[in-house]
Order: sequence, then structure tokens, then C-alpha cells
Amino acid sequence: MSGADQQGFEQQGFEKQLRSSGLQVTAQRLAIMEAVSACPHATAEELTDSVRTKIGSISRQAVYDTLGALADKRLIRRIQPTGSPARFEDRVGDNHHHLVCRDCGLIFDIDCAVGTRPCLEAQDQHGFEIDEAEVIYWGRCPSCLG
Amino acid sequence: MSGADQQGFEQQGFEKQLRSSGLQVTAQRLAIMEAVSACPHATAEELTDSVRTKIGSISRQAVYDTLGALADKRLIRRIQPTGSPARFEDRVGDNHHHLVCRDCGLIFDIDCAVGTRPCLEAQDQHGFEIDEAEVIYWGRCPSCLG
DNA sequence: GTTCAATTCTTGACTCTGTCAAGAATGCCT
DNA sequence: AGGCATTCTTGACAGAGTCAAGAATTGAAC
Repeated sequence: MSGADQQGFEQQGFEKQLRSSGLQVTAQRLAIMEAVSACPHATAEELTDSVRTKIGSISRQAVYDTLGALADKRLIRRIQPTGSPARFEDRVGDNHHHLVCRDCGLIFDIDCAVGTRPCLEAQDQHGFEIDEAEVIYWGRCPSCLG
Repeated sequence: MSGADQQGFEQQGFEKQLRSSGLQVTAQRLAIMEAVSACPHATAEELTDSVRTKIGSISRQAVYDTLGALADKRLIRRIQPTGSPARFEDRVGDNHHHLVCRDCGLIFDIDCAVGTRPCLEAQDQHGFEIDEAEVIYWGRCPSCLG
């Protein structure tokens, strides 16, 4: 499959995801989904830059709106480690976790230690309806341990 | 024990904590530690208000500096659920977790489901030196479930 | 008790991330 | 193609936190 075919193929997937979530399909949204897919853990600003090189221009608001809409529909996931702006990824539904360097902010994905469903299930749920358990492992990466 | 004694007793504890962490003891710091202890999960702004009623006045910067220093020394813990400003608590060392309402932001402490040490220990540590596993359970609280 | 260096506090400007609001443009259904 | 809802653009704005420089305080040494 050529690079162009690959891209077209992905776009069809994104389009389908949008439609089945009841969202309209626009060039901006496709480009944003592509960017999130290509740069996992990127910030809104990084994604904006990425989209601009792809389709020329986009407003900051469109980026925030779209990221918000996609996250609401669970097509992407927003994570926000303390001290970092929000970051986005398209790996959803597998309840994986994150390993974050306290010094440089480097982020790795970590498969769930226990299974597809969380390490989790809180003991006392206080009457909450829990839909997600977010785990962040904090530490120092090899280069920052130096 | 009278209220005043109680307060004096606590302050001695805070003073000891500061000294053994190599931090100087100041009225501002004692008041902040007291506030964090009294209002778990409070924001920097809420703590500032609380301190102001106690000692009259304090600068915003002093609050941030102190909270940062205390967190660095692990005398308090900073948590920052997505969409919320940073919040602070003095319950440290027991690796408890948090249950947060997506709608109203209400936060509960949750004891660790697995033991004193995390549900944790990531599988592939990527060479990191991990010192904490932070778990946030996301859901909706009884009143927001309506 | 003074003195002195280091730490901490105050002040005020500033940055970064994200939001609000209104109107223009676009997508989608018929 | 027409019309309406959704989405995008623009620009002002807000919240949370940081930076920097000088003043005040702490703690140790004398």
C-alpha cells in the first residue's frame, strides 16, 4: 500500500468514526484526528501546528472544540498529568496507563497490569457510577536519572 | 485538650516536619500546613483565603512557593484532576487514591484496593525509577446522577 | 544579644492554556 | 439547489501559575 493509499484508508476510518458518533465530517476534524493518531500524547498546541502544516490553517478554537467533541464521544482520550497541559491519544478502550517522567515530562504507554478492566474497582464507591480508572506512574526516566 | 492546646500541638508537629526537611519555619508556612490539613483537596486559592483569615495576609507567591516546597519534600501531595486546578492534601505515604465526579468535581479519598503498595508496579518500566502510582477513578456522584 | 548570609516573602508584571460570544462559512438532508 | 443545523473564525477574555527583583525574616555564629 502506498503512502497516499494509506492516508486515504485512514481518512475513511476517521470519517466513519465521526459519522457513527453523529459528528459532521470536516477537513479540520479529519486533519486533527490524523494528527492525534500520528503524534500520541501531543498537546493542543502541537496538534495545531501539525494540522497547519497539513491543511494550511485552522483556528485555535476549532482545535479545542474538536478535541473536546472527540473526547466526549470517546473517540480520543484526554490526559493531563499534573504540571502539563492536556494531551491527547487515540488509543482508547484498552484501559492502558501512563508512565510520566517528573523531570522532562516524557510519557510512555503502559499496558494494564491486571487485565482489560482496571486494576481497579474502588472498594467504597460512595454511590458513584464509575466509568474509568486512570493510572499514572510517576518517576524519572533513564536520561533524567543521568 | 483545649482547642488552643490542640492547635499548639499541631503546630509543633508542623514545625518538626519543616525542620527535618531542611525548610525554615515561618508563620506563613505553619498557617499553610494547618490549612492543608484542615481542608483536604483545597485549591491554592482556597488555601490562600483560609490562611488570610488566620494570619491576616499572605502573598499568592508565598502560597505557591510553600505548596511547591512542601510537595517536593513530600510533606503534602498535589493532585490535579483534568479540568481542575491543583489540589493539596496532607494524607501522604499511604498511597490512597481519588474518586472524582466528572460533573461537579467532588472528590473522595479511596483506600488502595490492593495493599499499602499500589495496584501497581508497572509491567515494563522503560528504565524509569518509579516512585508513585496515582489512581483517579472517574464517574458521576449520586447527586449529579440525579 | 548582634551580626550576617541564606532563605523566604512581597509586589507586580507576565505567560500559558483554555473559554466565551457573535457572526461567517460549511456540511447534510430533502 | 435550498434551508437549517453544525462547525469554523475572530478577537476578547479569564484562571492558574510563573518570573524577577528587592525587602524582610530566619537561623547559625560569634
